[in-house]
Amino acid sequence: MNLNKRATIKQVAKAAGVSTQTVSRVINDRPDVAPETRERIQKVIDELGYQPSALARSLIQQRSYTLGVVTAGLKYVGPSRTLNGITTMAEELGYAVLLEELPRFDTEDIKPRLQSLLARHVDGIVWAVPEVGDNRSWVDEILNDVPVPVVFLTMEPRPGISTVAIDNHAGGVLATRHLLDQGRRRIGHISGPLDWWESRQRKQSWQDTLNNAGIEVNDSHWVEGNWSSSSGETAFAALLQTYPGMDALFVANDQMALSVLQSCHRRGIRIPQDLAIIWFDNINDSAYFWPALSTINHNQHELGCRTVREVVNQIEAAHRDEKITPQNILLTPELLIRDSSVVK
Amino acid sequence: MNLNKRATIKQVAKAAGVSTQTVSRVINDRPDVAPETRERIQKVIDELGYQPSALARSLIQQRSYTLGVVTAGLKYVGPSRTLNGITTMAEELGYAVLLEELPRFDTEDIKPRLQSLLARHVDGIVWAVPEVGDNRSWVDEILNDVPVPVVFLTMEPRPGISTVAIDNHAGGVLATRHLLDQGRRRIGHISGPLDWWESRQRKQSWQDTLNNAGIEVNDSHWVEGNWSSSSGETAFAALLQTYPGMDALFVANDQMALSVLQSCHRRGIRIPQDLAIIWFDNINDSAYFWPALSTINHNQHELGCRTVREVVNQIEAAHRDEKITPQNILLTPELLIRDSSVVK
DNA sequence: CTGAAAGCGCTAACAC
DNA sequence: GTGTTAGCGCTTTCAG
Repeated sequence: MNLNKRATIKQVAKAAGVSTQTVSRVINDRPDVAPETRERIQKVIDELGYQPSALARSLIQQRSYTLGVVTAGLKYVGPSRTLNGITTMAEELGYAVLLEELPRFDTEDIKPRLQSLLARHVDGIVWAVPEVGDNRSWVDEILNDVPVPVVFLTMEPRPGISTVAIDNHAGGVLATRHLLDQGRRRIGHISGPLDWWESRQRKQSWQDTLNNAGIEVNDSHWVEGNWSSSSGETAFAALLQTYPGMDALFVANDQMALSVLQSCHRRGIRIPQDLAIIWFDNINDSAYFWPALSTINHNQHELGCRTVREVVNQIEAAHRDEKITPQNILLTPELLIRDSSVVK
Repeated sequence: MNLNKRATIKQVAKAAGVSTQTVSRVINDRPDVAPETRERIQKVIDELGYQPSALARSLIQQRSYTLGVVTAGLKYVGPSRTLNGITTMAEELGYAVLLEELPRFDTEDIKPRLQSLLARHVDGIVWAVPEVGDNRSWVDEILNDVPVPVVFLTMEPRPGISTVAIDNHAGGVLATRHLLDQGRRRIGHISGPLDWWESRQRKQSWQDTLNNAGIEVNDSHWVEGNWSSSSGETAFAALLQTYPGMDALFVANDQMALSVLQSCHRRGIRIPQDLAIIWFDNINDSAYFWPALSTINHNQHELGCRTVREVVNQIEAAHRDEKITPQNILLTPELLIRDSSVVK
């Protein structure tokens, strides 16, 4: 193989003594080529290390087999797990991935990002940025003008738009119910930042589940964190003040829970005897914390896979001139019971 | 803006009553256009929401302003941190990122990956896969045939090839010396899998530093893990058997250290009194573990940034027909002292 | 200052 | 079976 001088179809044609069209037929596995001709051309292709230009093909076929993927916060575990799923499925379905990372979750000026992807003729777009604050406000204005299918990750389901998300509410119900099942009644919550849709869902589920169990919730029972470990520490300290009899705690993510653990050890609060703890997990190593942590486990890899599948479905459908109804897909997380929530 | 029907330069030209050439001059900010003409064309461009096709440009300019990035293991924190740096710097320098994730770190059949990127006319390639086993064996065979600059991340420096890596040896020296400074003499090590270059470096530095201090090292003083938490647990248990008097431990990554912590708590081993612990950190939340953990901190974001900078340097140089000597860049990690290694 | 012609690498549509 | 023509959307070259 010689990749060095990118051979062109013309060179191959000339070397094989045929027209470019015939070469084209060979590289596209078309039937109408005489066996010997095909063989001769294939030989030249191999010798020259000829590789068709995907660019030129995209231009003429008006199809690039490339997905635009917009993400944010790759330094965090969640988004990169999802991206992992995205690349895996894209590869499987034969699509390349053009990656764009937003500088912040709540980046608002997204038009240029969209344009940059569209300028490169992506066939579809995966919007893998969680719904935060107003960062979906553009959808109504602009989405209709985007000429390719767009599927949104981690966004509140709405009709007419394809979304794929973890069912955070269901997860929170699992968590809270589990704590209730352990006989806990004074269950606190450290939420994520409430401008995140996911945070609101988790908090709401906690509240709903307690209410359904006849337990009243008020603002002294929960504190808003910002996902970070240090915010978890602060939130926990506050909660100990405002909710003294608290006997269980549902923490909205792993990083905040990490510092809660540390605080408990430092203060001599025993887990789970004094305080049962459960969290929404990103790390997947919860079993190795001390004590081993009960978690709500959500499969972010799968999330990415499903999203790509959805967008490719839509691309293929559009290509066949079919209409596909946008789907709102929800993945249910699972409850993993370990030592932090159950007194043995 | 109407992205819906992708307007072409021809349509703009027609609508403005000029030739496509003049439109081209406007969108490329060339000087030779009469102010009124420019204005008129610009107006049409805005109305039509015209966006030049990067694809067509790439084709004719033989330059795509796109970087091919090959990564692996995005579900782990390290690689995605690095990717975060890569996308940030690529964006800053005006390059798009075509992402390719290998299914495993030691994927060997990389030719198709390379071809897929080259078919899309990437201007340069960032090989962001750590050196593991034989996964660099292709370099000598194939690299010369790749028509664009390639920069390798986390690879043993070698002349003639551009590499960017963390100085794992320096990091391990920092860690081990720190433990020696604390008066520890019986310092064990849990290494990563030794087919990883990084693991070997970390282990070697531990061994070198102890030897330099006149302390002999033998095979009962260290165990090989595989980066995972569960392997850390096993390794630690083994080490307690083979190295009973061990008073300090250098763990090659965070996940393995996590389970070491758990084991210590379970066995009643006091940290740092009985065992001083330090690790190579990925998580950056080490301060919130119990106890707060001393770490060797390496900046993987910066690693990604530097790599992109290097590859873009080479692209630009090649474009000016200059030769650039491949660089071997090493980033030095830093020692962060917290509670797990120092008796107060 | 502006336009016409040629062509980047490929394929669709048609002819033979 | 195979070749010819045209053109995807743009820029380069050169003429005016």
